[in-house]
Formats: sequence, structure tokens, C-alpha cells
Amino acid sequence: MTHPTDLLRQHGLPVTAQRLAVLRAVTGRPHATADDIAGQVRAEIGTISRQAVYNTVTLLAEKGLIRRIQPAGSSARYEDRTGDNHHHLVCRSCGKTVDVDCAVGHTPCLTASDNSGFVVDEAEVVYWGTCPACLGTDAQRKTGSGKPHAH
Amino acid sequence: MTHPTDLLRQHGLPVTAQRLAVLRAVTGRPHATADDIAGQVRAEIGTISRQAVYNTVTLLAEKGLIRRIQPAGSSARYEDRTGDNHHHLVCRSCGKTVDVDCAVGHTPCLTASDNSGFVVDEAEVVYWGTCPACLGTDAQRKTGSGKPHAH
DNA sequence: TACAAGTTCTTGACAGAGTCCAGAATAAGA
DNA sequence: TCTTATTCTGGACTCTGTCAAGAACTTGTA
Repeated sequence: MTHPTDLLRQHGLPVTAQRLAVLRAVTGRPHATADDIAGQVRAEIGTISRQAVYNTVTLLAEKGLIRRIQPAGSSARYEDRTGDNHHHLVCRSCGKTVDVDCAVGHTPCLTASDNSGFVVDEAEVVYWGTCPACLGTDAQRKTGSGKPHAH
Repeated sequence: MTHPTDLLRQHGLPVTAQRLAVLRAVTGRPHATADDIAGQVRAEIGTISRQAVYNTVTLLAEKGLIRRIQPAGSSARYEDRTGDNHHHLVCRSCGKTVDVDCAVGHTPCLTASDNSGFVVDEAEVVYWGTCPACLGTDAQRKTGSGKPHAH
């Protein structure tokens, strides 16, 4: 594992306390929102502006050091697991996000049948559902409001 | 094709000018945002409040008359194509969204390998890329900032 | 056709996420 | 140490969406 400082230098980025702290925050707590990260960083180095958080996560995401995921209805989340095959499972009720590996090893249905001239660089899969915690709380869920409509 | 009025009645919904107009707007221009819909409706019946648009699309989505899609980083969009197997191709640059059918007929990788106790009711696939129009405009795109990381 | 009851729409305030901008602080190279 | 370019801060602002209360409307009934 490369030291964070070197990691930044390798990508030609000036090393700042904020960047190191953001990187550590994302690594330490995957799926954190910008706000979570800001909180984490403040606990570590005292203070950081919202703008600096956004600048940094955007920059790190561009460089491929972290990955931005943006579940519908939730704010953007960041994680350091990049470049591998994994998707996300999101709770409709509380927004909790967990990683899931693809059931098949390759990407059969992730090649669109007709790209309409688009140049596709990423395919994103999000599984929507209800997490165990919310299933417990949520006793009024009868037949399931959203009829299973996978795919 | 059922008449919109009957469609609403069939679902036990009182028929209002706003609902009919929203339904027509979504049908006439798939992938419209709430704001697009409001504009469309205003052109048709003069005026509608933002709240009425949200009420209506939420209601229609619950009833399954329309489907809400929420591409990361974009506001929610609505379409009238429901219940079939299709995904979306979204342009990172301009937000343009088009339908794509799944390359395979079934849903191989849409069953997560490990649900972590979640009850999944929907799997959503979004292909990210650049649309033909933006590819033309976007001459400064060299090696592609986002390395193809499908799946 | 008129009426009552419940629903829906309008209006205005509000909240959260993210962006824009100008000036102060900082990192990196000479 | 100094210079220069980059980054960070702080504040204002936009955009999407929600909440709440009262006015307007739809529907079913007489």
C-alpha cells in the first residue's frame, strides 16, 4: 500500500493537509458523503471548508484515486475501492449503501445492445431495496409498494 | 392505447387538468425532469405549481403509470415506458438520456451475489458516456479522462 | 342542478447539496 | 528565502425537493 503522500505526488498533485485528510477519511469510511468527509476531516485536522472537500473529492475522483457514486435520492458518496467489479445495494429507506460483487464474473448485460452513437465509459448497477435494520423498523410494509421490477 | 382520462380513473384517481397535462408531458417527452414537465404543462394549460408537479409525478409513479429514474448527478427524470426491460444511456456532458434494451434477454448479473440481508425490489442499470452531439463539440477530449471501467 | 365532503392545487417558506467567486494562505521550485 | 502558481476559505447563490395551510376543485349524492 502506497503512502498517501506518495500517492498524491505520483499523480502530480501538490500535497496538502486537507487532501491527505480527505483521502484518509474516504479510505477509513467507505461510502461517506461530502458532509461525512468534512466531519471526519475536521475531527482530524481541525477545520476544512466545504469547497475544499468538493474540490478534493472531485480531483481525486478524476485521478482515479477514489470513486464517486451517486445513488438516486441521496447525496454523492465516495469510496476508495476503484477499478474492480462491484455494484451497490442501497436502502430506499435509510440510504445505507453496501458493496456487492457481481453474481457473474464478467459483464454480459453491461454492453448495451444499441449505443445510439454514445461512447460508453462506465456501466453502473444499483440494487434498490430495504436493509435489514429498516425491514425490522418498517412493520407497515405489506405487499411491498414497489413491485419487483428488476432489470 | 387507453385515453389518459380513463387511465387515471382506472387507478381510482380523480381527474384534474394538471394530471392530464403532466401525463401528456411525460408521454410526449420521455426523460423529462420535473422542471421540464412544469414548463411543458404551463405551455399547455397556462400554469401549474411546482408542488403539483411533484405530487403528480410521485403519485403516477406509485401507481405505475410512469417510472422515475434518477441518474447520478442529475435531477429525477420521468418516462412512460414501464414494466419492460430497458436501461438508460446518459451523457455525462449534457445529461441527455436515451433508452437501451438489455443486450441479453434475461437478468444474469442483476441478482446480487450477496444481498447482505437486503430485500431487493429493483435493479437499475445506467450506462455513462458521451452522446454524439457532445462528442462533436467536445474536441478537447484526448485519451478519455475516465478510464473504461465497465461493470 | 345543487350540495357536501374529501381531495388536490397554490403559495410561500424552508432545507440540503452543490457551485461560483474573490481574496488569503500555502506548496513547490529556483 | 523568494516567487509564482495553486489551493483553501468564507460567503452568497442556485437548484431540487419538501412541508404546511388555506383556497379551489372533483366526485358522488340528493
